[in-house]
Amino acid sequence: MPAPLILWFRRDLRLSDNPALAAAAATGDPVVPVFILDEVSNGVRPLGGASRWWLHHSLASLANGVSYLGSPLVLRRGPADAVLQQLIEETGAKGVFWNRLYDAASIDRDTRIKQDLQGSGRVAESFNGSLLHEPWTIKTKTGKPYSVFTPFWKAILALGDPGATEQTPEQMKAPDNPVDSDTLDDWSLLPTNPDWAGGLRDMWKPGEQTAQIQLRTFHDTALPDYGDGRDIPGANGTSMMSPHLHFGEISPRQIWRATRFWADAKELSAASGAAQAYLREIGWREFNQHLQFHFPNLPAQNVNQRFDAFPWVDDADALAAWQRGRTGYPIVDAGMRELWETGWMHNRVRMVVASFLVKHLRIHWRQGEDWFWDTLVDADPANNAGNWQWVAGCGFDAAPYFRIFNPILQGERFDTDGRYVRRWVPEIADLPDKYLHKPWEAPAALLEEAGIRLGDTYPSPIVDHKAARQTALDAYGALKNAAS
DNA sequence: TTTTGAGTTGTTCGA
DNA sequence: GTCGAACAACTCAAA
Repeated sequence: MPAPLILWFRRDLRLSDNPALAAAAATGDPVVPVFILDEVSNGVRPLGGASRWWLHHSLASLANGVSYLGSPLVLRRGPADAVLQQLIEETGAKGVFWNRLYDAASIDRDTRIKQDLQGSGRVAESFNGSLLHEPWTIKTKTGKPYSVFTPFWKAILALGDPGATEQTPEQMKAPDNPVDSDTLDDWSLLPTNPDWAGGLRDMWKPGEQTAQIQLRTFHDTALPDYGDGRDIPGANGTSMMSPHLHFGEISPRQIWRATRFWADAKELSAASGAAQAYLREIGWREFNQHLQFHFPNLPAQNVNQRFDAFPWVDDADALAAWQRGRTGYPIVDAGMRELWETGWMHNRVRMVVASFLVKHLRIHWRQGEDWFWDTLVDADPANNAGNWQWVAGCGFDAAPYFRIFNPILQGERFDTDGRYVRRWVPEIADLPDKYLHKPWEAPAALLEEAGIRLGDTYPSPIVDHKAARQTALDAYGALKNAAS
């Protein structure tokens, strides 16, 4: 029997359109599919709690699919290079196939692994399984990476279809001898004592099949009205693809193809517009992934280094109030509680809560990024850091410093009927719409009627919007003047 | 090289 | 209630 190949799954937990899987299966050689829980290699950031929950279920789903193809999934834990070496010794494998990652720590590690493999006469092949295009192929006319989104996206659109998706192989040969595997339970990825994952279980079903179903559901329900609907947090107007994309349960090429196909079938210009608007959001993911490749320090360092001098406020109480959804601003609190409960937050509200942290509270964006990293099921190093830097004003193509979201107006504009706030902040649900987003302005009689005692049953605002806005403008303004 | 047009998501003020 | 201007220049990307 020929020597097997190792198929190394990372953040590509799917069978369809998986280039490394397709290539490994196509060799006709036996394949050892493996997932390595690597929390110890240099620079690897430990997974957040919500991500660990998702990973457990996504791996369970992947294991089913891989077994069905014919070769069971092997689970191992430890530094990836040593684990792979060990597996090669056990199985006599002639090489390793994988799909690429683009964060600095993964690139360092994978480059070293590839060199070691090739140095010892083995095969090491990597593929693009998570981007429309490889980051090094999208360049300006002068050969530099794009740092502004719109021209970046135009350049991608000019390339047309990002390419065919891979066929799912019908089978994968197993090695002669079974390979030892950890069990998922060995890894204790799920929370116990306490089990806080009830809200996640209610909302999500990780795995490739669900990702495909969810995409179709989105096409059939929310996409036609995406232009407006995606901004209403109380409605199901967004695609909910983010965690599936992060773990590679679906590829952006599949989303591109299916969305284009959907729009063509409709033969309506409105459908085409909606499809373009949605793919543009996929474009922002692509943009952040490319930026992370070109600027490895994105997660740690201000892109605009003038911000290194910004007088961030160190306030543990304010940070905790923000984290727990007790700021006294209903739209902010609703978002933070949705995040805590479900591991996800509506995009519109992410902007509001992020702006509130870095501008109203002037707390460093990295403290917000840390919290999101731990609580989001879609936590992604590139998207998370890129978007936080964008809100803070120090990132690529960033929001101007004077753009400060008004949490009252945002609530009134995008949660007009109060459905979102009433769901997540039930203690003020009986307030009429008029005061729902600013309970402190409600007449005393109304508050009493609604069973609300501000500062007791629901917090008073921890900062005054107008004053906090002015302080932020002054601080950002000073930064500009000091540096120029 | 110089010039030119353009740039995710907002808020406030005053007419 | 609605509308336009100001916010602040600055940098990018392409011609």
